[in-house]
Amino acid sequence: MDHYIKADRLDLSETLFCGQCFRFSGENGVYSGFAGDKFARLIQKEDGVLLKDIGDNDAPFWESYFDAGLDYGEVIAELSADKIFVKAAEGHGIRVLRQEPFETLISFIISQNNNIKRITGIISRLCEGFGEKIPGGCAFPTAKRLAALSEEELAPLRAGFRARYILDAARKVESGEINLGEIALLPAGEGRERLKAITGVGDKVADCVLLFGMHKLECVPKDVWVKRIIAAYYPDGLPACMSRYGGIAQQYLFDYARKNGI
DNA sequence: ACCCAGGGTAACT
DNA sequence: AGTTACCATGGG
Repeated sequence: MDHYIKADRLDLSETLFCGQCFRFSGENGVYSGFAGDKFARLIQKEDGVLLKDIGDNDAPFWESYFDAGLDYGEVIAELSADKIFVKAAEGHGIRVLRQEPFETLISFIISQNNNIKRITGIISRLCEGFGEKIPGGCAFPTAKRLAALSEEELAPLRAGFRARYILDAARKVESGEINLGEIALLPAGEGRERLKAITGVGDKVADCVLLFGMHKLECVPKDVWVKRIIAAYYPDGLPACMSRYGGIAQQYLFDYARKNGI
């Protein structure tokens, strides 16, 4: 079936390729890709997105994925008390997606000291190798499946030193030592500390999981680009208008810094 | 050959 | 508590 999602500030190219998710491809308004165990083809429209041939019961999933219920007009208005944000956001349409926690965790473990092109490749090989076959391709692997693997079996991914981090994360999730559903309900600070019990998860990766996988919109992952932005423009810290939606602001600032080479 | 990439760990002061 | 070398791999 097809399904239309109406949402403002939703530029698919910017939203899908800004480094928050790694399983989509396409150009010129036509895209396709995966979220969790679901596949979709997406067409950019003026005030939203047209989903093509999705599962009969998957419309609510994709509505949630693009966080269609959140009015970005209000979000952008609140953040626009800051003039640097206004400059970074004008003419752009990035929405912070509601991704699955485990997929987000593994994806951002892979992201460390890595570039987006290679991250995409490693995740693609991970899904092709160990994800369940679904219409359109392969689902993201389950924790159960990954937890049973050895480092040698992950070698084809060419993930380097991150292979053992992937296994540690999958095993702690599978054993219940890390309960992502529970962590999602905690205040961000407590959730961050729990996530850091996983080898290979520090402040930045934990914040990415909290923001992109648990929708903690106040979390601001401090990657090299955001650190440069803060050093250059916010030496005294981020402004108060970013306390609620700092994570969304961060995504615009990250994109701005990256494109302008700050 | 050298440097960097949406960092983290371990081993130092 | 705050630095620093090192970690695999691939592209510039």
